[in-house]
Amino acid sequence: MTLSVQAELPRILELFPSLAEIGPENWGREDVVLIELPPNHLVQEGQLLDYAVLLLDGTIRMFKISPGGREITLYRIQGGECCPLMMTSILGESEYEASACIEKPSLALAIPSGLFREWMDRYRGFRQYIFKMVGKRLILMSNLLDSINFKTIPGRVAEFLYEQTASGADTLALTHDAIATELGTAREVISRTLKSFEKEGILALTRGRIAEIKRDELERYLEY
Amino acid sequence: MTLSVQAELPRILELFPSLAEIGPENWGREDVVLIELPPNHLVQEGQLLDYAVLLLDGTIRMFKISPGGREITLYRIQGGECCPLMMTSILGESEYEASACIEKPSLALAIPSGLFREWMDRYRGFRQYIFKMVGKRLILMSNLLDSINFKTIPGRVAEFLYEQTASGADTLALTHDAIATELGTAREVISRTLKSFEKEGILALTRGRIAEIKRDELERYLEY
DNA sequence: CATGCCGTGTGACTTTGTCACGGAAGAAGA
DNA sequence: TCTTCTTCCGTGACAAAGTCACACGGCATG
Repeated sequence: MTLSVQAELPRILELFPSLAEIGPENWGREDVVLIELPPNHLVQEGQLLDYAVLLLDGTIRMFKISPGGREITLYRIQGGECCPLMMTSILGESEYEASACIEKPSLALAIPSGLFREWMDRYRGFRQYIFKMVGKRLILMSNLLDSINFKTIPGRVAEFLYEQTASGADTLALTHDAIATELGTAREVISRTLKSFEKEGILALTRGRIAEIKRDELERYLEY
Repeated sequence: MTLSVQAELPRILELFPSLAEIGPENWGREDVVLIELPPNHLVQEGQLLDYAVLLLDGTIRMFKISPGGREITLYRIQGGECCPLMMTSILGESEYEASACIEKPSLALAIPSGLFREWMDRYRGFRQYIFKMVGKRLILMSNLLDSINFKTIPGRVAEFLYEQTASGADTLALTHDAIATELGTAREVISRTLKSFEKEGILALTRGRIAEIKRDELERYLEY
C-alpha cells in the first residue's frame, strides 16, 4: 500500500502552511508523491536530486565525514522542514557536498526538480518559506564554524548537554561516541571530558547513559 | 560629487546582467543610490540592513572574530557579487552574525530592503541570481567547516599557497599574520609551518614575502 | 557458561594553540 | 648618518586536543 498525497493533504498543509496557495491542479499530479525513507539509510553526495524533498515526519541528520572516518553533524531536518543544501543544489545546479542519514523512519513529499522550480517561481509564500529555511541554516552553519574554531571542548560538551536537557530530563541515553560524532571530535576526548565532569559531581556516568546532570553547574562551562 | 546611478547603469548591467529586466521606473528612484565604502571600514553584526548591497567594485572580507581576538575569513565579496548573509537577514528577518571589513575601497549599489524584497518577488532572473549566490556560499562554508575540522595545518597552508599562486606568480607579499587570519589559526603556527616548508626547499622566506614557491612540491601536502 | 561485541578507561605520543619573550628589518625623523 | 619606533618574525615552554594502541567490563547471544 502506498500513501496517497490527497489523503495526507491536511497534514501536509498543516506542516507547510505556505503550500496552501498551490492549487488542486498541482496536487493531482502523479509525479508529486509521498515516499517512505527507511531508517539508517545513507545518502551520499549528489544523489536524490531529481526530487526536492519536504519532510513530513522523522528526522534526517546531515553531516560531513572525513577520509579517516570522523564525522560531524551539520544539522538535522525535522518534520515541516526541507534540506537547504539539496534546495540550493536544485536551484543552483551545484554540487551537494554532504552526507545524509535517516535517523528515524521518515515520510517525505517528493517534488520533481522542474516542478519545484516552477513552484518557487509561481508561489510567493512558498518561495519565502524556502528562503527562510536556507537562511536559517546558513546562519547555523556559520555559528557552528565559530564554535569549532574558537570554543574549547569542555565548553562545547557542556553546551551540548545543556541543550539536550532543556526539556527538563536529567538523564541522557547517549554513548560517548554519539556525542563525539555530533561535535566532530574523537570519542576519547569526549570520554575524558565527561570523566572530568563526573569528578566535579556535575553528572554520573554508566554504560550508555549520562545521569544526574546538573544544568546549573554546566552553566559555568558555557562560553560567550 | 556623488555618482549617479543612471550614469553607471551600463557598468551595473554588465556586472549584474540579471538586473536587465528591471524597468526604468525603478532605476529612476531616488532611494536606489551608489555609495562609496571607505577602505578598512569595519561593519559589525546587524548593521546596514536597511539596504541590500550589490558590490560594483572593490572587495569586502566577511569574517568571524573570537573574544580572544582570533579571526577567520569566511569568504570575500567582489564586484558583481552580493553578501548572502545580508540577503538572508533581509529576507528572513534574522540576525546577521558576522563582521565585514572593506579591504579595497568599494563602490556599491544600495537598494532599500523593501524594494529589494519587491524586486525579488517581481524579477525571476534577479531572484535566481541571488539564490545562486546564497547557495554558492552555503556550499563554500560547509567546505570550510570540513577543512577546519578534518584537515591538518600544513595541508591547509599548502592549499592556501597553492590557490594564491594559481595565476603563475611564485612570490606572495603576505605576512604570516595575514595567513593566520585567513585560516583561523595563530600566527606562530603559520610561522612554524612555513619555516618547515622552507627547510624542505619548497619556498623562501623574507620579511613580508614568501618567494620561490614551488607549486608542484606543495601538491604533496594537499589533502583529499 | 562461553563467546563476542560494544562501550568505556587509560597511557603515550603528535599536533595545534597559547604565552612570553627577544631580535631583526624597515620606515620615519632628527 | 644615527636614532627611534613599529611591524614582522623566531623560539621555547607549556596547555589543549587529536591519534594510536590496548585492556577491561557489561551485556547479549547461543
